[in-house]
Amino acid sequence: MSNLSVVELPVLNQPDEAVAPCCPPLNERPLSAEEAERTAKMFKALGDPVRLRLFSLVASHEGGEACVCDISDVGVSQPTVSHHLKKLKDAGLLSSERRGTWVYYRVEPSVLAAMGQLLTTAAR
Amino acid sequence: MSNLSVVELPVLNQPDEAVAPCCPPLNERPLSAEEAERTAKMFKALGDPVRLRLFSLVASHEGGEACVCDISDVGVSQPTVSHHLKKLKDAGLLSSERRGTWVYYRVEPSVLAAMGQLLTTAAR
DNA sequence: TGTCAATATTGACATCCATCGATACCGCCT
DNA sequence: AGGCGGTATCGATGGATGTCAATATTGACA
Repeated sequence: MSNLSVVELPVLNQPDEAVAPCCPPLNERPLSAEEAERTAKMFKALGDPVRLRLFSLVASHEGGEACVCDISDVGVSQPTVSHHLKKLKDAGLLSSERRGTWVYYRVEPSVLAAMGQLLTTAAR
Repeated sequence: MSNLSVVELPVLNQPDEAVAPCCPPLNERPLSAEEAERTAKMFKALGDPVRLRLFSLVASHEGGEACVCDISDVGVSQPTVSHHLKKLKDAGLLSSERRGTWVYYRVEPSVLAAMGQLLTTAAR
């Protein structure tokens, strides 16, 4: 075990079935059923207009972070906003943190980058 | 009706509100409701495991093109495969062409690239 | 401790959607 | 023309999902 710098684990640290190397580029080889299952979840999370707007609101907020109160004006009720934020979180695209009365959501850059590469690499 | 090659339309060329610049990067500014509506359709198209596999099968096939007969083995019935391919086509991610008995689907690289940039830019 | 504001959860409901079998359409071949 | 293989469409069905009102939870503050 020489100098394998054990590495600072990159932000997301679920032990197994984690997020970072979610899959090869879409044109490298056919996705297996399991890979497709995992990856489709992320795309599906962005596949709803309200969720996409919420995500964009968080991502475009300063510091890639926003309080729920800052982004709740998307034309649906408060429970619905909460429900969608939960789904984005479950998909691994957002993380949340409570600070006093407010809850802040922030984007998970590594996951996003992985999804992006899935597509841009496939686009050549 | 001579051989008036009426011009090879460059695949994506709609003057405005077309496909290519479907939206700003997700972190540049909040998406409008209409932008979100349009963009979510594409993500939703990739948000199903079977469709994602079909897409990957086409994308990873030589020339980014495949006959339906080449990619029909994803564990669902033939009508279901056809249905999913239609959805991918409607979302602008695939195009199709009949050649004799067979129908060939191919990836639409520009749309894919646009989606990729939506994400990779947002990931910084 | 009690109240209030912010967020999450629950339960109900309507709509959407993935799936299938049956069938129609389309080209090729004899 | 008729048959046949490949693909698309139709209609039905069960399950997933977006939405809301009502309610619970959480933390701040008087």
